[in-house]
Amino acid sequence: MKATIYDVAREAGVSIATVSNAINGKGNVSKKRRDQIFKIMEQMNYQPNVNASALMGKKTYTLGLLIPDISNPFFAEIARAIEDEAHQLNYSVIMCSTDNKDERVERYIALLEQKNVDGILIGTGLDNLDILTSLQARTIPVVMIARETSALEVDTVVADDYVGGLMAARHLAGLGHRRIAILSEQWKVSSARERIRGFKQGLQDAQIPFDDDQIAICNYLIEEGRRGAGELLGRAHRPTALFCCNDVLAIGAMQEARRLGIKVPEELSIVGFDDTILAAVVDPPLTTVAQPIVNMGKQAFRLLIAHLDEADSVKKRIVLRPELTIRQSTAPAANISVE
Amino acid sequence: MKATIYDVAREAGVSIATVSNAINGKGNVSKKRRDQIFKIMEQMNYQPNVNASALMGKKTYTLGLLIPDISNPFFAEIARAIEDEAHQLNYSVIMCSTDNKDERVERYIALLEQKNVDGILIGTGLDNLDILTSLQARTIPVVMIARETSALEVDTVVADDYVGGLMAARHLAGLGHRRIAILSEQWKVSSARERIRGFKQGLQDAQIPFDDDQIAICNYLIEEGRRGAGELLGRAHRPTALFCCNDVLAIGAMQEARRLGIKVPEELSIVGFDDTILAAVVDPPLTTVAQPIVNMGKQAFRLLIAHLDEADSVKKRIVLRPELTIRQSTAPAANISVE
DNA sequence: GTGAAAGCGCTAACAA
DNA sequence: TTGTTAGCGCTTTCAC
Repeated sequence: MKATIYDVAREAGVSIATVSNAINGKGNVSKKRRDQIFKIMEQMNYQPNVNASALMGKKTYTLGLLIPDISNPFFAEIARAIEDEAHQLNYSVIMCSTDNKDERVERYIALLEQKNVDGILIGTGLDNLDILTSLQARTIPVVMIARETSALEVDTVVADDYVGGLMAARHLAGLGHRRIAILSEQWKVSSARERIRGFKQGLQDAQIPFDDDQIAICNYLIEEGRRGAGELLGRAHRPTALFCCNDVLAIGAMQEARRLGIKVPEELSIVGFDDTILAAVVDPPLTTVAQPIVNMGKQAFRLLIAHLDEADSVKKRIVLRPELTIRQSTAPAANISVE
Repeated sequence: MKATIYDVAREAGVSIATVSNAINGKGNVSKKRRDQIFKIMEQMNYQPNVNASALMGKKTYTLGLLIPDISNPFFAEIARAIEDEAHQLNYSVIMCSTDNKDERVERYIALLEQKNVDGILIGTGLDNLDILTSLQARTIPVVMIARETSALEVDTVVADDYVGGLMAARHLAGLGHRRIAILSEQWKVSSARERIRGFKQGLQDAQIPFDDDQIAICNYLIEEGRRGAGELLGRAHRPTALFCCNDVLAIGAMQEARRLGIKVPEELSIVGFDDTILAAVVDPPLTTVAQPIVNMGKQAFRLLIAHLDEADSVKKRIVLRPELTIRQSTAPAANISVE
């Protein structure tokens, strides 16, 4: 069986209180005792039982991470960033793929509560805000990552979607495109909304006209991207450039363009958003707005930790600047046709 | 504060033992009491504290999952499969990205032990077998998934790599290829070794000669695939087909072929292994040997659970049949050149 | 500097 | 059928 604090105490000829103090650097334990105790712990291969100490109101050193789907590269990369940051401070993270279903969210949260996690990172959409309020009522720290929630006061870290959209528009405008369309995720996804708002602003800045019927709405799936792009590209005066709200949609668009015999980037420029591994792997490599994923993970974790220590600091909202990664799916507009 | 079993007991006017019995369906609690207690639990929003009950030797309902990197699509897909299976039985899974470093493996395992996980799923290479033995000494259940360990007696679930290699060879042979090369992972990766063994057998069955200098060894990285492919394709009498030990390498090979102006599949057929999302997304879509990922996750979890219940059942090794997914990166050999 | 004892939320004998 | 009680492994007063 595993050694307990009692075993160590007995072996060292001291009381468990002294062992506990030695471990936690509390009280006053003489150097001699400390060293002796540590030596014995090593010998016995003693590891304090986190759950037991959690019972006394200490931390469990366990976090929950809610995301739509760990098998989606964007979220997998987020998860890795968080995991690395957490691991440094001895935290473990429990993964919870919600499929964006509130019912799954609730189940997962209930489970996490039972396990007394120290905090929860939420990177999934939350239709039902009651979930958050009840979490806050129970004073379990929450930070949102890569997603926002309008109503509640929650710590949040996101990329600046608006600026990302702006960057994409500037890039396309700079290449001389004037007939541009957008492939968007559901309107209710706030980040998509912001990206498009920024994109439109960018177009406007460049005095490029834009009409909302140039937006196709899709779900977060490659085949949806194909469908949406098909709709847009099938029109009479088809666009020379496409802004897609994420890489997955952009890939769908690339596939559809190929199917239609439209060359990317010669006849159609495509820009994505996220800069996941997928963007680097497709052909041509995708020009895309890169979210600072690693940094987001780091900030989110830090925010959560800060919350554990200082009772309740004022809620922060950290907005990180995205960056345009120019690859080969965009090129100058062939000829600026007079409409 | 969160309600405890005492609160419920007080409210219901019974003892905590009765509440406990009601919850766990133990002892004899009258229907009336049961119902009353459950109603009160609901009212108070009571959730039993898993950690406390774990202290009494019950399960923690938490598992550890060791994989090289959650941001790698193959492992992310494995993780998702396991998570889904686990979630159904109220288990949580802690993700541990090891980067294949033994030092990280050890740290993670120590952490998992402190948290009293019920079991550990290992999908990462293990150079140091002592890790496993010490785990077994502490009687914490382990099952290997998608990786093997020679020495130890451990429950294992893997795809049949040998057969997978065989399938790839048959496919290529059937298309008339005769000059075939291999892009392999490090020799010490046992699955790679098996895949190649199967592949060679397949070639032999088809009476296609093969020499080991047609194998390039790479690490698990796209750029490594490029390098390895470059080496193979730069030779005088270059191969008309390439078998790659995994999708990532295959993608590197595709990129290198493109750089060299070699058309896939017209001038070069490529087959990968794993069938991750990447295979579906590249252009041309990759013909690849699909590992039955979802099923592997399911079996691995079941094996682990079985271990928790029956003290120590005999060690099993479950081998799942892979499947060839034919897409567009393979085509008939242009002309069977006489050498 | 060190230890005795109470208690965290729960389960499991054993009594009643 | 229900309650009393003694832990599980640990932290934390509070004496000594």
